[in-house]
Amino acid sequence: MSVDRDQVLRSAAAQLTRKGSSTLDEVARASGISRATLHRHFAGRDALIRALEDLGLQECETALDLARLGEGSAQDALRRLIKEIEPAAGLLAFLVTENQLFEGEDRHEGWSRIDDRMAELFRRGQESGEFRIDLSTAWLTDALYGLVGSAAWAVLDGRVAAKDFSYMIAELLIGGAQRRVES
Amino acid sequence: MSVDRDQVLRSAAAQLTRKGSSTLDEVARASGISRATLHRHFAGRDALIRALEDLGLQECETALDLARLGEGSAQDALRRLIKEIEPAAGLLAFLVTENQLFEGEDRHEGWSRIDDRMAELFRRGQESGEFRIDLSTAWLTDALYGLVGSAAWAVLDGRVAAKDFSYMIAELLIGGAQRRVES
DNA sequence: CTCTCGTGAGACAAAATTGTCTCACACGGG
DNA sequence: CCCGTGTGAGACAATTTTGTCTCACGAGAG
Repeated sequence: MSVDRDQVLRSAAAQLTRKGSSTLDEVARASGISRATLHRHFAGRDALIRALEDLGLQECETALDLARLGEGSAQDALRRLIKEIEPAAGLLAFLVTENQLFEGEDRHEGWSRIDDRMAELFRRGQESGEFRIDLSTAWLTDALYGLVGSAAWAVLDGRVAAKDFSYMIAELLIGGAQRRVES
Repeated sequence: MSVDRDQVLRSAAAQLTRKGSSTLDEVARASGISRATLHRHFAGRDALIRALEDLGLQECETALDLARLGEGSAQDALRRLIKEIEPAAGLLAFLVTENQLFEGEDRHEGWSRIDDRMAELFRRGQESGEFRIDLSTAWLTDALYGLVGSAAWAVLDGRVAAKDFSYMIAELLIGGAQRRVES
C-alpha cells in the first residue's frame, strides 16, 4: 500500500512542531512509516521542509481564495479568512518558527503574495473606515500570523477549546480585549 | 579579558532566533568568541539553552515587577507590562519557538508563575469590567506572547519601526483593529 | 498462483556535530 | 618585568545524524 504523501506531511509537521530538532527517524516514526520510506519520498531534510512549505503555501492560498476577501465588509472578509485558515493553522505554526525559510535571499516568493493579499484586505478595511489607520497593514498582517500561531499552540496544549479557535482570533484581532459599553 | 556572559547569551539568542539549528560554532562566532570559550562557559547545547531560559525568565519577572500590575487600571497596567517587556522581546521570541522547553514533564516552573501573573492581570481587568469576559484569560495570555513575538520579528525584519513596538501591541491587544467612531 | 510494486528492517559508510584536549598568545596585576 | 588567567586556534575521538544500499516480506493486480 502506497503511503499517503499528504498524510505523511501532516504528521511530519506535527512532529516537527513539537520538536524542531527531530531526527528524520523520529519524523518517520511519527508518520507511521520507516526512515527508508520517508527517504524514498523526500530526498532529505531540506526537501521535506520545502514540501511542508509548499503544502502550507497551497493551503494558505486556498484559504485566501475561499474567504473571498473582496466581498462584503473587510471585517466579515477577515472573519471568513480566519475561519478558512484554521485547517492550515498547525502547519503555519510550524512554518513561522522555521525561520530558516525566511533567511535566505531566495525566500519563497509565495509568501510575499500571501502577505500582499492579507495586507490588501487590511488596506481595504482602512480605506473604508472599518479599520484604524494608526496600525500599519504590515503589523496587522504579522499580528494575524502571530495570533493564529498562538491559538494553534493553545489548542494543541489543551489550554483552549478547538471550537473557539476562529472566534478567539477574530474577536481579539478585530475588537481587542477592551470591553465596550454598547455599540 | 573575560567574556561578558550576559552579552554572549544575548548574541546566542539572536543567532538561535535566526536559525534554531545553528551549530555551536555558529553561535560562538555570532557572539564573537571561539567555540572553546563558549564551551568553557556552557557545558553544552542543553546548558546554553537552559541559561537562555533562565535569563528570559528573569527578565520577564523583572518586567512583571516593574509594571506593578496591581496598581491603577488593568489597562494601564497592561500597557506598562508591554513597555517593560520590550527589552526581553527578542529573547522571548526565541524561547517561545523552543518548544522543547515546554515538552518535558519537568517544564520550568518559572513559566507557570509568569503565566499566572499575566492571567491574574487579565482576570482583574475582567472583574473590574475593563476587559471582556468572552475571551479567556488563558487565551489573552497566549495572545500577548504571540503578539510580542510577532512584533519582535517584525522589528528585526525591518517591517515596522522599533519605536512603535509597545504601541502596536498594546493598541491591538486592548483596542483591536476596528475603528471606533468616538468614545 | 505468480509477478510486481512498495514497504520495513537493518547494515554500512559518509558527513556533521559535539566534547575534550593541548598549546601558544595576549592582557593585566603585582 | 614576570606570572597567572582567560582566550583563540586547532587537533582529535566520540557520538549523532544522514544518505545509500540490500534483502525479505506482504498486498494486490493480472
